[in-house]
Amino acid sequence: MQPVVVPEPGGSVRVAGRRVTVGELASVIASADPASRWTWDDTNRWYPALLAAGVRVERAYDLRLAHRILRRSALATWPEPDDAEPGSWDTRPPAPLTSVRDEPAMLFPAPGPTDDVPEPDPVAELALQDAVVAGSAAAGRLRLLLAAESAGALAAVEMFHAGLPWLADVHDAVLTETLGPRPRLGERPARLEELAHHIRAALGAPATLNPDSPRDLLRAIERAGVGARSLRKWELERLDHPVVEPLLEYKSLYRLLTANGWAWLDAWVRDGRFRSEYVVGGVVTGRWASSGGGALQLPKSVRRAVVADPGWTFVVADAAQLEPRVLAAMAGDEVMAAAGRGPDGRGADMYEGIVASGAVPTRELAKVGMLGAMYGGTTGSSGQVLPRLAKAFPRSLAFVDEAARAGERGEIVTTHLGRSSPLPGATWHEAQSGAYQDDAGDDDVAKARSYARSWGRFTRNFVVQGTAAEWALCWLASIRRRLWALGVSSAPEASAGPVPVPFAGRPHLVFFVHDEIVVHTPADLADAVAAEVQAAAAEAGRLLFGDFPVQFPLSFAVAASYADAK
DNA sequence: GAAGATCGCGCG
DNA sequence: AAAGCGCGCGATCTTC
Repeated sequence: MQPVVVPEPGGSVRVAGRRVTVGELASVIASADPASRWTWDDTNRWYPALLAAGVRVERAYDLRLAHRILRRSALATWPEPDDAEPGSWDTRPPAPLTSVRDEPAMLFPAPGPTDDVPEPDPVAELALQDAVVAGSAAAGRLRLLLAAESAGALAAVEMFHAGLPWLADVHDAVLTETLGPRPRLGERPARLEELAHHIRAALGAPATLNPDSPRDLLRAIERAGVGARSLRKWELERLDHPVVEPLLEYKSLYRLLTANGWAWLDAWVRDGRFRSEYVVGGVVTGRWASSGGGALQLPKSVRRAVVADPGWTFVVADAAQLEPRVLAAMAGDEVMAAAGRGPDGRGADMYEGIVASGAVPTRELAKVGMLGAMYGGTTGSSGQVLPRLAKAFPRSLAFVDEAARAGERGEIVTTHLGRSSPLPGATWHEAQSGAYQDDAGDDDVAKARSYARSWGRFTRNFVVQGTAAEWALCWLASIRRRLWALGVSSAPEASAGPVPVPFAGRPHLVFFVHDEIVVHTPADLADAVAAEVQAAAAEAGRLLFGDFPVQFPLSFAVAASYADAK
């Protein structure tokens, strides 16, 4: 059953043959067949209110997200030409989730469209999308991708709803230990003030030198003859000058203060939870982005503050060497896949496996070599081992090279399940045609070449990063379903804590970063959770690559604090 | 003074 | 302009 949620003027909703208020939608869904696939324009628009009412949706179909994929996929033919005027399915952004900065979440926000934009018809859009998918030679892959993307949208809203458990006092202790006590507004923390003195002394600079001003600092560094012409860490590190050590420490602490200091804590943590909005498909490759609080860049130093509720714990899992494994599978490279299985066939460290195959002498070289192959590296040790990798694993290396050449020609590339890359923009094409003008000089040719290579590195990486994101989506979707099936913990304290319905007493996802997940679970269910997460990885591998003998081993940790997970 | 560009660094 | 991908964010600096 695939009911469509159709918004109507005046704020009511037509769904499953009934006309109801938005407030009644939760009870309609709660009493419907749990296998229903609820189809709507935007998961962010409808799902928060359902969760607030305690109603979880098992399956959904997000027309906006699906549209964005289908419209560009090389595996599908969209009826309108590529250069047709973008409609509201292309341009309307997802509804913002209520952030902690804003007013408290309303139980049933009126999810009306902006007044001047007409409401697009979800029934017609669904029919169109179904026809486009059915007409594709790769309909199965596309259906999987659209289902996974939609399941991801559900998981993203659920993670926002549950929040990441966060102890503000632990965070504050971390800050106080490294920076000194919280200073008054506009003042520098004690430790930074101390380092600022050292920096000025080492440069022979006056007390007016402000190390927070890159321009002034660079000028002072030039005057002191340090020998750096930028303030980048990698450049400072190689210099021998007394300013280097205090400056590097200053920059590191300053970063902690500005990115994840007390102001961050005030803005983003409320009632023991960090809530960040995930932006599903927010990255061109299909990876998720985030908005608010920098959730995908949580520095290791503050992860101590991520602490499970009493009686609960975290199961943390990440996919080991996900991208090279995905590459091996997409390329049909049995030799590289075997390197990832190890001698006992049970998921070795893939880089060790590459060493064992005799291709390169050390794990470090295997790693930088594979990264170079997937990113388009040409220099240094990465560039040096590439020929040996190409000889040992010709299929995988040829696969990424072909993706790079397509990009250099200005063509589209496509992931395993059918997400296609964008075309290069006007500047790129101008640079290319510039090289063929009659008056083109060496620099025009060099510029065109440089642009072409750069786009080639993008498309080379796109196929790998994008397919890895598809594996991760399938993994996440499977975990989400399996966790729900585990049911409610019988431990009394599990249901008493701050975890909101519908997840009270139940293991649930609280964090996701590209190839890593964190499940917050009643402690008695941790082993069962780990087993399901493991099974989900195997399921994701089968969904994408069928019987191809590639393995996706996970590294696991069960810990009450995220900081103890690695 | 708002808006946009640039730098630099955190994460994968 | 760090060899080599993808992001978000804050601070400073620049422009209108």
